[in-house]
Amino acid sequence: MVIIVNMTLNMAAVTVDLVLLTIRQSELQVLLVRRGIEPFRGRWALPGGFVLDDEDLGAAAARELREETGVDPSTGHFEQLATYGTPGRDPRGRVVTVAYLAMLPDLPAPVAGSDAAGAEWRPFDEATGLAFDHDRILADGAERARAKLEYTPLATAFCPPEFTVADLRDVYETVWRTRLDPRNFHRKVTTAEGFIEPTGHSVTRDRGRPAQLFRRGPATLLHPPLLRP
Amino acid sequence: MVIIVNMTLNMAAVTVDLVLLTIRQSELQVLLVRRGIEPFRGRWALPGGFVLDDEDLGAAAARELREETGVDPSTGHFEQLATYGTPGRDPRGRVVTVAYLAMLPDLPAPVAGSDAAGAEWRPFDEATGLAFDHDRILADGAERARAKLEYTPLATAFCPPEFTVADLRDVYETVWRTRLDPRNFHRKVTTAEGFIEPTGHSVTRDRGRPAQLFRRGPATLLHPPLLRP
DNA sequence: ACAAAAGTGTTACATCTACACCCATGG
DNA sequence: CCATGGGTGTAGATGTAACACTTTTGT
Repeated sequence: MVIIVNMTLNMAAVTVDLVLLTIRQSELQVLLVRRGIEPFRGRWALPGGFVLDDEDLGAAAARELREETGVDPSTGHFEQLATYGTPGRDPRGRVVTVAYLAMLPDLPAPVAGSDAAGAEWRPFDEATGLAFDHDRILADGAERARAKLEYTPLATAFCPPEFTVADLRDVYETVWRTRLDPRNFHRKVTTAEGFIEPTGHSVTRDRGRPAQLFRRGPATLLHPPLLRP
Repeated sequence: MVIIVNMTLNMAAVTVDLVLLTIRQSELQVLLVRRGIEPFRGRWALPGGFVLDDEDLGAAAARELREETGVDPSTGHFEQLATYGTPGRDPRGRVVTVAYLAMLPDLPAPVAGSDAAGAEWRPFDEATGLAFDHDRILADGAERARAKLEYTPLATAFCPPEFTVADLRDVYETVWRTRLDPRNFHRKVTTAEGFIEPTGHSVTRDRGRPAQLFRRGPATLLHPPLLRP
């Protein structure tokens, strides 16, 4: 005698997937894990996992972030991206995934000691052919990041606590894949109210005149925005 | 004997909720339903329902839209808003809801003959004390709509196929709760590339010089944007 | 004729782009 | 001194805000 109580009507497994973006050596990179089990065994995928019972969605995403990178979610920026639930996106059954987007500084403490041993920062451009519908999720995350640089000060989320204007410009140039005029960029970000604040310190990197160091300002919106060329 | 009972580990009921916005008599309104059953019996709530097995999330939202309003989802504008899954948001158990936002023209064909007999267009300002976390979802939807008017041509989604510049200005003034200079507004929207196109027709409403009629243009982004004052 | 709404012109000001130019450092 | 990157000044183009003014209708 077999009794299967069908509790699954209109129900789905709920997971979170993470689009973790950072900039290393002036290159946009994304944290990927190599899948150790079927389906898509051996393929790269976005890190993620199940939402636990009695766990909030954002909390689940923050927990995964800590587990995969050792990073505290308060570092950088963290937001809900979108939700993907097309039937058949996971061959094992109905899985609805809530994707989160994080923009992180280049972390001195890397992924070592993390949950998923296969986690690695990979160049964004080479991150294709991912498991499930993760190509699409990653593309949506990158596009969200590009758009947010225009009208929010979130480019600073990619920077360490103290950074130069050139560091910040490198973020824009890398994420947008453009070159920006260093002189006009300098003026724009230093005059945009609340974007960045001078710390009083300065650094010399390689050659050239030392650059002032800045920290994030209190603004949450850029007035005026920095529009993509 | 095999009894499988607990299929619900890491699973949740998945629903869609709809934030349907329209403008009637220069007032922002939202479609609400009065709940006939517990929990929150008798309270206003956003329309919504379960995602069926083998049904895509967007398709479920589109189906609910048709059922509640008789409107084809291709009318107006339709997009995913955000997902809400805090444990306890529904006292009956774990329910994750994917909210969708629609901006619709003032519909000549109303809600009559709809699924939820209690569905009604209600003034946005009086839509408080809703069931579940729908106050929050509605607020997020309205804020998304306000932001999107700035840098996309979606204000036209609130308008019928042919509309005047004054109609369009009424959308902005209503959603943003501001007054805009009619003369500068006229110039901005008629010069913004691809925003609106003249149809060649014109109408006289009440008194005053007849106004040209326009239809939506092909642009998906506004260059330059119309920023909130 | 008058009120009301549509639409154009104008002026002052802000912002953007492009680029000349100066500043401060390492070699 | 020179190369290199940091940072300021300025002129022309474009966009905005405020408002005077003209056009076209209903009453």
